[in-house]
Amino acid sequence: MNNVIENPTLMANAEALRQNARDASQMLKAMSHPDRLMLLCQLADGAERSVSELEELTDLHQPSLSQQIGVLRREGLIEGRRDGKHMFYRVADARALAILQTLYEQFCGAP
Amino acid sequence: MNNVIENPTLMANAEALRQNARDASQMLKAMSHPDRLMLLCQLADGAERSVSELEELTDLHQPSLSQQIGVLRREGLIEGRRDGKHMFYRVADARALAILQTLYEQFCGAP
DNA sequence: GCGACAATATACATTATTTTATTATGAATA
DNA sequence: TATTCATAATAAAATAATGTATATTGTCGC
Repeated sequence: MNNVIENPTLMANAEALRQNARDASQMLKAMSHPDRLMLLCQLADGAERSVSELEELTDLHQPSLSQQIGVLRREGLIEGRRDGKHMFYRVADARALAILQTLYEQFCGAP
Repeated sequence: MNNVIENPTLMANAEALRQNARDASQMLKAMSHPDRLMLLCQLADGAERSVSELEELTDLHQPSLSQQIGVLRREGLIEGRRDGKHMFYRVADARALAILQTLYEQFCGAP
């Protein structure tokens, strides 16, 4: 009788956990691309960067870069602001920022 | 002259950053799958779980479950130990554990 | 040790879906 | 008109989902 399947409370929790896992995995998926992660890293300090600045890091064609930026934007990870001819982007999701910080500690931390 | 492209130190840092981003994105990719993330969540406390236990959470066919476990194993995120007929898995990468903890805080934390 | 069963892993094939690169074009602003 | 950025369209490539079959390893009863 102590079975997860037969316990409605645990069932609900399991379902909530599953939903959280779906949300989280969707965000991770958006981040789990080398170029997109590089872009996010440039924004990980919370500051804004223009597309031109971001372009310097990746060696992507301009449309590809714009496309990757579009993915991050549609997933709500970043938001843009226009200033004259330039677009400035920043990380717009606190959860993403927290993950980026952990990634920095774990992958770029001191040896 | 204050150009990133022409500064060898920054160049080296950029290349190191790129490599870190590649490493990190590879790990994120392994985690960015709802079923695999659910599996990892079950192991996020550092404890071991048998495949049978893990199976209760996902509604995957056995071969599919085994395949996802295989992905995590090949990426080095988990390691297994055999005990009789059962295999017990645990998270085998401290970086993954740190990320999982952050995910828990951000996606399962109190409102 | 042998046969039967249980738990897990692997192999493979198939189909569907995603991702990526490329080229071209469009819109906003200076 | 030149810059900066975004979008569209599309073809190629990679990845994922699913199902079936089979292999491996171990247990237990004999």
